[in-house]
Amino acid sequence: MAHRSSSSSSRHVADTSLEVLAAVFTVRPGGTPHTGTPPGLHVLLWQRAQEPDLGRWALPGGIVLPSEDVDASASRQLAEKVDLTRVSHLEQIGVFSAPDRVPGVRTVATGFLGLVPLITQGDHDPQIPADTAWHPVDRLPEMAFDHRVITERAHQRLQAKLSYTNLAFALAPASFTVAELRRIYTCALGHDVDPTNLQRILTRRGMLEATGTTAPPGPSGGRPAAMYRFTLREYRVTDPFAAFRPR
Amino acid sequence: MAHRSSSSSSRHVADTSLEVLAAVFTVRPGGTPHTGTPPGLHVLLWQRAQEPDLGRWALPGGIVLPSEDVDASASRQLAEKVDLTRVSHLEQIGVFSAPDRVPGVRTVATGFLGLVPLITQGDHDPQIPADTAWHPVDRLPEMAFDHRVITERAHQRLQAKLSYTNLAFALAPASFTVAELRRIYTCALGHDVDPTNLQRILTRRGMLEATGTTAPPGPSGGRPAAMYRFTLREYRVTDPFAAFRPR
DNA sequence: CCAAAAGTGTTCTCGTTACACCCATGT
DNA sequence: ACATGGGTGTAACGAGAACACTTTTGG
Repeated sequence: MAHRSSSSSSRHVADTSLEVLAAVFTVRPGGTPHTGTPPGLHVLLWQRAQEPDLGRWALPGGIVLPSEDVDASASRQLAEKVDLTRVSHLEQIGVFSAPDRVPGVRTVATGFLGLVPLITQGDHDPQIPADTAWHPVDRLPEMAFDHRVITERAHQRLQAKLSYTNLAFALAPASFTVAELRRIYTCALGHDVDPTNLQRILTRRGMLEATGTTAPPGPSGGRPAAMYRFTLREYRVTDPFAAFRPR
Repeated sequence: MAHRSSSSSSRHVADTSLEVLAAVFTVRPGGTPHTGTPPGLHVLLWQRAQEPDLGRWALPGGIVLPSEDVDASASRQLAEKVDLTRVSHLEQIGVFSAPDRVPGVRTVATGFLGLVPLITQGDHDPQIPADTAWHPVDRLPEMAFDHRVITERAHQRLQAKLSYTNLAFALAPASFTVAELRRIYTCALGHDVDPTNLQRILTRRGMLEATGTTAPPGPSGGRPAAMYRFTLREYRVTDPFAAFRPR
């Protein structure tokens, strides 16, 4: 067994443990004044109560069990922090394996990108543990170990995939107006998006359909906005070819 | 240490080992008649000489050492199979962690996509070990464990990145004609590519520049082809926006 | 002078952007 | 009525695909 002989001495095994770490993003609605939550894209973090890196903020996750693969492990461990039915997308973003990335036993992490839909006023703000909070991605706190790098990589992946896949469904509620959808894209991408074209592009790609209902207008009047939904609520690549289409 | 307590009993540790596996691709030139090597995209595989999966073909790789991260490990282990200076690109494609993916000790693999430039008649066919061979990707042999899945994922990643990055540099020799470059794209993508537009697109993106020299024409005459090189021989995303450009 | 291969120029099409204009509702 | 926001139409632009045409070599 040539390619495995190097670790055959299973005593004094230089034990490595395998963990998963998930950067779970959501778009928070415009700042409710009293809470002071700023609008924009947020990440779920929990604050460490022990050394090392006491007080710093960490990504949710933990050790992979012998009976599960890393994807199942990420799902399971997120269930402790946030309602699993709300996690609408979860995907690997890479392995973080620098030998000294955490002190103590060598621990290799598989990073994940997770997405949770925008909370609309209809449903209740889902409960998260006391040591856990949503943080705006443009003002991340002091983070534990290499978790900041993992968070940034996940954010980059999200931005890239928003333009050529239907991944936005995972950040959007079941139904929404074009203005709400625009806010989701704007927050996640970090730059403005034209609502006119957004609707047309997504409609042409067959991603969007009208529900038939309308949302009530705001306090200052205005035409009521039509509600839309995504035709498909599972991940799909919608525009795979930047160049060199098959002929 | 809440999120790590589950593995704190470091005796009877359900030991997991971490391996790297690299799907290394190259484009082989048109079939030299006596060897019978078919043209197209090929993967480097070695044939197992022990159980389990004796006789099946496996991806090169091996166990990650405590002192190295997975990327360094993949580089190191490839050096045993193929000259490292020829491996022009190496990137993670994902974690393969099904509990039963290999018999025996639980082994989690990090899959890699590797690329080696096309062999031109100038340089000598680099030596590879006796149990190792290049296999065409469209006719893969019986493969060990889950290595076929890893190979296919790597191939998909290669195809996707060829259209919106400069990744082709890693498959191309130092200088080449547009016709040779077209063959590289055709083989890697699996569909035909118009040489006219290929040159213009890559030129407009600033990826291509003429060397000034020309290649001698073939035996049946014809205009001598100009030689080109890639302006940049390191990975870069050239066309990141499929839609929703910043304004 | 003809065949073969490489390179250039032109048109067509399609998707995205930008922006003006029309529509529906509350006050 | 009119202000306020939502939705539609249309022109401009850019990138890629398709294809005819010119250029340069060997026989």
